Amino acid sequence: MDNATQEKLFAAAIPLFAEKGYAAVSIREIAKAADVNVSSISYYFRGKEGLYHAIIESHIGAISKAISSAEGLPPEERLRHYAKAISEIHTKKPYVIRFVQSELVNPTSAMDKILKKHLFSFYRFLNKAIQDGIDSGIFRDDLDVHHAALSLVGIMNFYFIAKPLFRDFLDTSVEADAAYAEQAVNIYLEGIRRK
Amino acid sequence: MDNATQEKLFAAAIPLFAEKGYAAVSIREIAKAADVNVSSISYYFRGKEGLYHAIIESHIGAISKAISSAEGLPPEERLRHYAKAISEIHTKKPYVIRFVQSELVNPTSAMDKILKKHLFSFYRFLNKAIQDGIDSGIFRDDLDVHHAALSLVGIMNFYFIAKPLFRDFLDTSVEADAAYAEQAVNIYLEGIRRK
DNA sequence: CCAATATGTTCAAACGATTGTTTTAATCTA
DNA sequence: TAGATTAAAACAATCGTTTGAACATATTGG
Repeated sequence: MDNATQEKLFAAAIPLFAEKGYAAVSIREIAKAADVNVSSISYYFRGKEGLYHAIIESHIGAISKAISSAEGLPPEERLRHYAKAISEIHTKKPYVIRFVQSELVNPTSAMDKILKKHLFSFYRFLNKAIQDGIDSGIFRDDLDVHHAALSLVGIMNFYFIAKPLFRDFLDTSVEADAAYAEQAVNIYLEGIRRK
Repeated sequence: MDNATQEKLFAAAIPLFAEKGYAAVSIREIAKAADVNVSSISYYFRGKEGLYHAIIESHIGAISKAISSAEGLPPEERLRHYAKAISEIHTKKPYVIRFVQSELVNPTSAMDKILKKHLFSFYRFLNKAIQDGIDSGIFRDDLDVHHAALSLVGIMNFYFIAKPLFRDFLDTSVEADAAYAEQAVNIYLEGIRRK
């Protein structure tokens, strides 16, 4: 991104789309927040959808990068790596999980065009780690692999979605997030481990 | 609800709001799906928001009812009861979790006006069950209670959100949902149990 | 080195389409 | 006939996008 206007639009649109959803944000609202003329959105991103897609692309790409480095590790370490990556990515890109979750619940065209292939890739990563763990005898062999994968995704991600709602009861620091991630993955691993 | 037009609107709006989110659905779209005149929405529900609130109210009320009957049980049974209630409510009201999740990610006015007090009540229910379990020695005493509660909510609910995306890989029958819920709560309970 | 041209960007204004809501008249029901 | 309900039309407001002029900066030719 080599232009100031482009960057201002990109930065201003992220929290708006993340907090209100694609349809609930108008391009005039974005332009105002970015202190930029409305037409710049069409000029630089070929419209509202283009801007949204560019944001989604950059955010989901960040997750992919964070997870991909765990390929060779033993099964349990791969799952811990996933958990750590989720918690770290959330401090680096505070809105990424909101975008993903928002698309999961109320999909836009970005789901089919951008997100799906990444999400399936994460899913396969977890599936394989769990299956390898079962095969090598460290995880229970009565597990449904698909369900177990979704369990981990759920336990790792929901916290970051719900957090804003519980900010009165909860410590919301970076350290607290990391502590959550560790306790959650420990509960999960203890729960699937062969006794 | 004592009127046919009212009921048609209500029924038609549920899947639309659930799948696309509040802002992405127009009242003309709803009226068309219900085979009813647009103005009926204002006439019966005092506008789009009124219709949406009525739907949210009825759905979140159903969860509250399902969970409230577990008060006297021992801690572990309370958590199992919560898990079972979540999975059952989802087969009875297939869109309830979409509404809740949608409001969590992209809150509308319904979050403050309707959902918050119910969600906090569920949260207190889980917090207390976990704390009681720690106090009576069946759960690990190094648990962060708040985090543990959110872990359970996450592991129980995410599956039902993600399911539609994985319908090619996953058995999506009622029995499969129940099987998921049972495996998930078992993983969780095994993970927090004192050894 | 300056003037002329070309290119890239910003701006306010306007476009037609669609938004939620209201109005007014027609229709149905009791 | 009185009141409740439906229907079509119109309301102002806002939607995403496009337009064409204004502006800035860089490139070219003499």
